[in-house]
Amino acid sequence: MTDKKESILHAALELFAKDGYNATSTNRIAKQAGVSEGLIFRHFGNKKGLLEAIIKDAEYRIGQLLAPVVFEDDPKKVIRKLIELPFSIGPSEYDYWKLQFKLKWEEEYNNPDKMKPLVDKLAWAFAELGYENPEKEAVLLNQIIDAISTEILRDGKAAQEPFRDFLVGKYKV
Amino acid sequence: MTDKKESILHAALELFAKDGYNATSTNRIAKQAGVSEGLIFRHFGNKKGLLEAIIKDAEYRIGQLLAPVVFEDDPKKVIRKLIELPFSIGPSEYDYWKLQFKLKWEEEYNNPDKMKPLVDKLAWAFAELGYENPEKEAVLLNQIIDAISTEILRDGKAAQEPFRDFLVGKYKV
Amino acid sequence: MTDKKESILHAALELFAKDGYNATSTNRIAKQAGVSEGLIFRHFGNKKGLLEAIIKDAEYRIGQLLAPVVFEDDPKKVIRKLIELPFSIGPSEYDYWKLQFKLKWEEEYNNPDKMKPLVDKLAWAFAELGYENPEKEAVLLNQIIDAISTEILRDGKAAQEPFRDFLVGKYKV
Amino acid sequence: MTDKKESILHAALELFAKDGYNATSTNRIAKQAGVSEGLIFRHFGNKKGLLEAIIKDAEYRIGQLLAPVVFEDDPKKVIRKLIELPFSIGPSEYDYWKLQFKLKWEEEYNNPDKMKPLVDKLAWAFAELGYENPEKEAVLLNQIIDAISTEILRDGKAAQEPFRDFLVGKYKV
DNA sequence: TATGAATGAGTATTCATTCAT
DNA sequence: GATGAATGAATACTCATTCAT
Repeated sequence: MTDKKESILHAALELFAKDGYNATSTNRIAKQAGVSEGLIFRHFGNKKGLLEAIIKDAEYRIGQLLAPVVFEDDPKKVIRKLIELPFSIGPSEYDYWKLQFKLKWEEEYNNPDKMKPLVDKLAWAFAELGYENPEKEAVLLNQIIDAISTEILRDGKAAQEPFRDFLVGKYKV
Repeated sequence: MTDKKESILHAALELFAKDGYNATSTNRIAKQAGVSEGLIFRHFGNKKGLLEAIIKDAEYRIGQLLAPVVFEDDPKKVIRKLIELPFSIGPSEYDYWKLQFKLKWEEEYNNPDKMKPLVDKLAWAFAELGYENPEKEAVLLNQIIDAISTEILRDGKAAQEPFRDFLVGKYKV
Repeated sequence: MTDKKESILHAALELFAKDGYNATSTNRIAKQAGVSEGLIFRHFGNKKGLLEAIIKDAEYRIGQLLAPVVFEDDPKKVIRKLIELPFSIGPSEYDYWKLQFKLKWEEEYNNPDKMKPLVDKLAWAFAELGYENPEKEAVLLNQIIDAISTEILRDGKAAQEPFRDFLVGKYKV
Repeated sequence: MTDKKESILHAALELFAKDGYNATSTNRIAKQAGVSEGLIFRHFGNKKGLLEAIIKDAEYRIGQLLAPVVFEDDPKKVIRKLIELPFSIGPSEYDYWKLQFKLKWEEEYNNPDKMKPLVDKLAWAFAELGYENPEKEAVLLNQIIDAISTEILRDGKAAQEPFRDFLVGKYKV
């Protein structure tokens, strides 16, 4: 991947995450990337193509992030690692996640199955630990983590720190 | 309020909720409302003014919806009523809520204090019931309800029904 | 003439003089006059009609202003009175004159014959005083007065005062 | 400068001069220039930017025109050349001058210092020739030339021709 | 690969004007 | 006489996209 292609991706990610896909013009992307507007279309065909390239990229990164949880064999550690996950995201990854959350509300890009492997693993962990409704517990915890991540992306980690220990305690992991 | 003014509000709510603020043109709003485009600007000054009118409207409705929870005196019932809340939203209200959730990600319109009275009430209820960390429990439950509401707005109530009883059981309310 | 009709005329004169005819919307005129926009059209038919009403008004006032010069019988006094004319305009009349000068450049409203009687009188005065080319002298002085008026309207009388005496001396009147 | 950019400038100059800035729509400019409307904004940012580009152009041309007067060393010739100036403007320059005169009445674009070097030179010439009030004579002659130019732009040179000789005689140059 | 000129459809907004009340 | 709701055409300007170089 050329330098210029990468700066387009980078600029677009930042702007899409901050202002949303529709509110970001290809003109602004080109300017921020220090590139001619035409080049965007040479590399990605059209604006949607650019978004999709970013999404693919994001999915890969999210997969990387989830791997340590999904491939963990100790049920308690599965839960604990998930709880700690949102606190381990580096600021350089924030934009990926922000965009991810914004796109949840664009029907076309909402992909609810993306989290399936994680929820399955969680359900397995809860089952191992003897919970009565492992599937529901899994969905619930996943949602909680989702909400905490949302808050972190909006206001930073500090305000959410207490919840880490609280959850660790609650689930005794 | 004149008929036409109301049909503008109605059409805009529907389109903003479905496609987002930026992706909805005043032209489409006018067409859907059966009204000249100019009238939108006579009544609301500009597109943002229209959005703000809708938001004000939505805030009032949300207040109405939360009232029965906030003014409940029995702690168990506070929790139970909140859990049942997302299932009691009529489809006619869906658009208000969808818009609400979409706007959460627009810095300008995100108002985190809107839910404060509810979370306070919840904290009070958990305290009354002898929970160890009532404030955190309150935030947590609020987030869970938020997440369930999100799912309902996206895929309908059916898929979420089981969680109602699950939560009622979990919190023993 | 009703109060409201007059406040429309007054507001329109002020705005036309300041910003020009095209750059002044009927909306702004109505607001400044404290009147509904519709009333402008009831009274004057359309925007042009309003302008024409003002022009008629202005022509009458200009006639009034020129009368003492045109009906003066002493040739020296004719010239002297004309030289002093631009300095005798009250600030309340400025807008009429500003508009007048702006309209000079709108083909439709440029009426070169408006000044004919004055120039004729001047020519007569110069002839009486034995000038060689009375008609040309008349046109010239008229142009000079025009230019001085222009400056006064733009920057006030003070800067032009010296020219009064200079001209009085030059023409020995 | 590309061809299309130049045809925009040319069309805009013509229309601004004829109908005024406000009364000329970008749509009409584009049509007259045989160019898409968007191109105007690509090249000049906005309508005002287009006007300013034209003004800059005009200022340069006016400077060129005045140079022979300002750099003349014989005082009589300075005056004579100025008197002859308005008659030497080619019709291809008319639009620049018309626009110039129209803009005098737009506060934002009125630049009274533009003529300062010329008036200074004139004052010098009158001083050399022993006039009593050289500065005032300079301003006066400048205003007369201004007025004659105005007439020429409105009705053509023919009607003003006699004034050339009249002035040459009057000033004995 | 990369640019930058160019476009045509679309955008929010303004405008003069009409009309029922 | 006076209002204010309503309109449709026009306005300045933006957008994603194309294309010759």
